[in-house]
Amino acid sequence: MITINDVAAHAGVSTATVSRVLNGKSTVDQQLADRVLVAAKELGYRRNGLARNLRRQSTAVLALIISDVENPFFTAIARGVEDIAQEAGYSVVLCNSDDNADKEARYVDVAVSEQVAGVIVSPTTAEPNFAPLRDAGVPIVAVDRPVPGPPTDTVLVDSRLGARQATEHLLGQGYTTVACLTGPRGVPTADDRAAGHRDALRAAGLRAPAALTKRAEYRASGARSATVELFRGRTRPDAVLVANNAMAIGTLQALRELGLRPGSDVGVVTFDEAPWTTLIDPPLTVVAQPAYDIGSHAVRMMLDRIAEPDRDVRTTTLHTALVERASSVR
Amino acid sequence: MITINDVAAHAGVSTATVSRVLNGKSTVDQQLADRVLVAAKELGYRRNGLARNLRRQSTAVLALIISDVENPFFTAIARGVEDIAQEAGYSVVLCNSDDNADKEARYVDVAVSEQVAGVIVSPTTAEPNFAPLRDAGVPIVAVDRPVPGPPTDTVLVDSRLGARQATEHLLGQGYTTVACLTGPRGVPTADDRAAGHRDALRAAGLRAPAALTKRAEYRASGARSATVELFRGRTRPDAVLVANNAMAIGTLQALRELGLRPGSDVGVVTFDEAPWTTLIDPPLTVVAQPAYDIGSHAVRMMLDRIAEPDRDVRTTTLHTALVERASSVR
DNA sequence: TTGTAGGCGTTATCAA
DNA sequence: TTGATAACGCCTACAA
Repeated sequence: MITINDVAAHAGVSTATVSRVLNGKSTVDQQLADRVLVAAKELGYRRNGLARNLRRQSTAVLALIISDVENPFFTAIARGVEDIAQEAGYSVVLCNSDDNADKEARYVDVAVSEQVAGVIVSPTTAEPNFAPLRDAGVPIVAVDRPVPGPPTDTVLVDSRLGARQATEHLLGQGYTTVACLTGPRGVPTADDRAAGHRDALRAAGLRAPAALTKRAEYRASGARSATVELFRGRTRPDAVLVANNAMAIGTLQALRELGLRPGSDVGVVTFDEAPWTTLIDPPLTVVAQPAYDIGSHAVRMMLDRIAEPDRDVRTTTLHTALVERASSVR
Repeated sequence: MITINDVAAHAGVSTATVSRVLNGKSTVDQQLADRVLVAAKELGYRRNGLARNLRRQSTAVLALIISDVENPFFTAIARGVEDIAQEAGYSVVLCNSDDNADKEARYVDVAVSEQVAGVIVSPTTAEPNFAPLRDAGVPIVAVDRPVPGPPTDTVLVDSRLGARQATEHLLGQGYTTVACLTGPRGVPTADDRAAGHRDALRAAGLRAPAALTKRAEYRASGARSATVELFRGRTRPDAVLVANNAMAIGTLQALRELGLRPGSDVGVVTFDEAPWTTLIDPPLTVVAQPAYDIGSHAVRMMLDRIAEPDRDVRTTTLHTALVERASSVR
C-alpha cells in the first residue's frame, strides 16, 4: 500500500506538505504542490480512508435505516436522500431493518462504532432504542415516523389529513360506509390514518364504529385476510381506505376473491403511488406521499444539524396529494 | 469517549488484556476477564470501529452496488445478500449506481478507500472500471451481468434460455408473430433475451426479422414508445416478450392506449415477478428470476473467496421459471 | 511556507 | 497468562 510517506519521499517533501496538498489546505507553493500531485499519480497513491477516519474521528457517511427495502415508498425516500447527500459529498449506506427491532439495534451499533456522520431513520414498530446514537452524539433525523424520547429533527407526512381527505372524497362520491384498513396499533402512521378516517366520518355527522377500522401488519398477506373479514363482517362497508402500498395489493386480491369490483362495487383509495396503479382495472385512486421529498428534506436537515449542532430541533411536515382515479368512482 | 485504556485502568489490567477479553482471544484468566467485562459495562465502553479497522486493515462490511434501488429485482437481490451476510457477521451497505458509470466509479472509490471486505456488483451499462478494486485486492462478485476484464466470480441467470422458453410458450399458444422488446445493445442481459427469442423462432423454423426485436432503455418510458412503434410498424406482431419489470409497465400502458388487450389481442410475457402481476386483468405471464437466490449465492461466493483468496474463479448460473397466467393465452 | 512529531484507539508482537 | 510497546496511515499543532 502506498502511503503519504511514500509520496512525500518520492516528491522530496514532508508528509505534512503532502497531506496539505491532498486536502487543498492552506497555501502550498504551487511548484511543490505539483510535485506532490505528480508523485501521487506516479505511485498510484490512494488515500486510506480508515486512517483518515480515525484521525478525524468521523466519516463522510450517512446511514439510512429503513424498515423495508422492498417497499417503493422507502426506496423513493432512499433516492431523495442519496441524490442530495451525494451533492454534499456524503456517501449513503442503506440499512434494511426489516421492521425488526433487533436488526435495527444492530445497525445502530454499527453506526456508532463506525462513527457515521449521521443517521436518518424510519423507526421500527417496536420501541426503538436510539440511546447509543444520542450518547455518542451522532445526529439523528427521523423520517415518516417520529422517534420516542428527546426531541429529534423529523420529517413527517400529514397522513392524518391525507386520510381525512381520502375519506371525504369517498363520501363525496356517494359511498356511505367507508372502512379503514390500517397498520398495527401504536404505529404512528397507522394511528394517524385511522384518526383521519375518523375525523372525516365525524365531520360528516356519521358515527365511526370500531368495526369500520381494521388493523393488520403493513403487508399484503395481512391486508388480504383483514379485507375478507371486513367485507364478511356485519357492518359491511361499501368503500375502504387502505393505509399503504403493500396492503393495497392484499386488499385488491381479496376484493377479487370476493367478487367485488373496485369503483362500482366498492370504493377503494390506498396510500402511496406506485407504477402499477394505472395498470389495473379500474385504475387506483391513491393518496400520494412525497417520498422523494421526504428523503431530500431529511438530508438537508441533517446537513444543517451537522453544520450547527446546537440549532433548534425542527419538524417538517409534508403533505399528501389525492390522485383521483376510477377505483373511487361508482 | 471511553477507550480500552480507561477500561484497563478501571479494571487494573493492561490494555492488551482488555483487548483480548473483548475479542474472546486466547485464554485469559476468568477472574481478570470478569473484571474487564464489569469495568467495560460500568464505564459504558463502546469499541471504536475506526481504530479497529485501521489496525486490522479491513472491515466487516460488504458493499452491494446495484443499478436501480427502485427495481424490485434488485431489491430482492439486496435482501438475499443481506440475510446471508448478517448471519456471517457482515454488514451490508447498499449503493445505488443508478446505472450511471460516474456514480458507480465513486462508489468503487469509496469501497477501496474504506477498505470494505468485498464488493458485490451488478455492473452498469457503460464500460465499468473495477481496476481500483482489483489493484487493492478487494474481492469482487458480479451479479446479473458479467464484468469485463479478468475472470471474476459471477452469479448469472440463464435469461437466454428463459427468453427462449417464453417465446416457445407464446408460439405454442398459437401466436405467430412474437416480438421481443429488450434493453440496449451491448447490455449482456438485454442481448441474451434477444438471443433466446431468436433461438426459439429459429427452432420453430421461423424467420427472425430484425423488425421483431426492439431495443429501449430498461425503463417504463422507453418501453412505452417502443411498444407503440412496434405495433404500428409494418410487421405487426401478435405477441411480445418484454425484458424486464420496469419495461413491462410501459408496454402495458402502451397496449392499453392502442386498444389491445393482453391475451386475446396480444400475447404478453414479461421478465420478472412483481407483486402486482396477478392484480391486473388479465394476470401477467412472467419469466420469474430467482432474485433472492442470486443475492444469497453471491454472498456465499464472497465468503468463500474471502476465506480462500486463491481459489478458482467460479460462475454460477441460476434458472428462470415460466409462470403461466392469462396474458399469454388467447 | 514547510517540516517535525505526536497522537487518534486498537491489535499484535515480544518479553517477562 | 499477562504487560509494555510498537505499529496502522493520517492530520495538525507547533516550530522553524
